[in-house]
Amino acid sequence: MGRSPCCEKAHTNKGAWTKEEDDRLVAYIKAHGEGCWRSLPKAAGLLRCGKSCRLRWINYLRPDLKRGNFTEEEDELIIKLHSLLGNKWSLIAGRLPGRTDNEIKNYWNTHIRRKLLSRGIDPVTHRPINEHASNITISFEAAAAAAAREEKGAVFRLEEPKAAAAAISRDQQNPGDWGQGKALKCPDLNLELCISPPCQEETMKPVKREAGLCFSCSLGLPKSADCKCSNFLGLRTAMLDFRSLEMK
DNA sequence: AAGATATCCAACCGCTGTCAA
DNA sequence: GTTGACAGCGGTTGGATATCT
Repeated sequence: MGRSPCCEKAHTNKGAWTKEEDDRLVAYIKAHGEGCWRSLPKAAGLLRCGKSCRLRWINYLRPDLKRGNFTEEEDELIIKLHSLLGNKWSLIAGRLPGRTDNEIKNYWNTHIRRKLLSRGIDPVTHRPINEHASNITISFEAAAAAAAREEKGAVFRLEEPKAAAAAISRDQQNPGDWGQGKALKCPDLNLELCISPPCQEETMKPVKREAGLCFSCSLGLPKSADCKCSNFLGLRTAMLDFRSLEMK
C-alpha cells in the first residue's frame, strides 16, 4: 500500500549546496523541466533528497528570481499583504514576481518587523503598539453595510486572514470565478481599498490606468459601479487604502 | 587587532492537505 | 476506505558575515 519512499535519507547530503551540485541541478532541470522531485536527485546524480532539491531550485537557482534588495514599493506591498493575509508567505510571494516565500519571510523577520516597530506599529496586528489590544476592535460594519447596500463587493474580516488568503488563492486559480454570488462572506473589512503598482513593471504587461486599482478588482471581485479600473489580475498595484476603515 | 555581539539568510524540520496504491 | 508518500508551506536553526566595543 502507498508509494515507495522518496529517497534513502541515510545516503543524502545535507547542509550548504556546492557549486557542482547547483550545476547538476540546474542542468537537469533545464534539460527535463521541473518534474517529479522524488526521482530527480537520482536522475540528476545528486545525493540529496527531492525536497532539498526543490527548495534549492525554488529559493535560489530558479532563473526568474530577482536578486538584490527590496524596493520601498515592495516593502509597502508586503506590509499591506501581510496585514490582509497574515503569515501566508507563499501567497504574498505570489504577488511579488521574482521573490520567494522564504526570501520574503526572512526579509519580514529581519527588516520589516523592525521597520513597523520603529513606526510604533505592531507587526502582528498592524495596529498601533501603544493601544491596548484588548480594547481595540476594528469594526467595519458601517462600511460593510454601505458596501452591501451598494453592492460594492466583498468584505473581509481582518481577523480572518485565512478567508482573504483563500480568496486570493481562489482568484489565482479561477480568476473568472467571481461575481455570481461567490464573493467572500467576511463582513468586517471594507474592500474599497486602493492599490498602486509594485515595482516589477517589466515583468508585467502594460496596463492603462488613471489611478490605482481598487482592491475589489485586485482580487478579481465584481466591479463596483464607480470602479474605473481597466484591468487586473496580478495585484499590479500596491497601495491599500485603509482610510475607510473605522476604528473604535 | 581581537573578541563579543548582532544581523542575515540558506537550509532544515515538522506539519498539513492531497493523491496514488 | 485505508495507508503512506509527495508536495508545499511556515517556523526555526545555525553558520557566515558585519558591526561594535
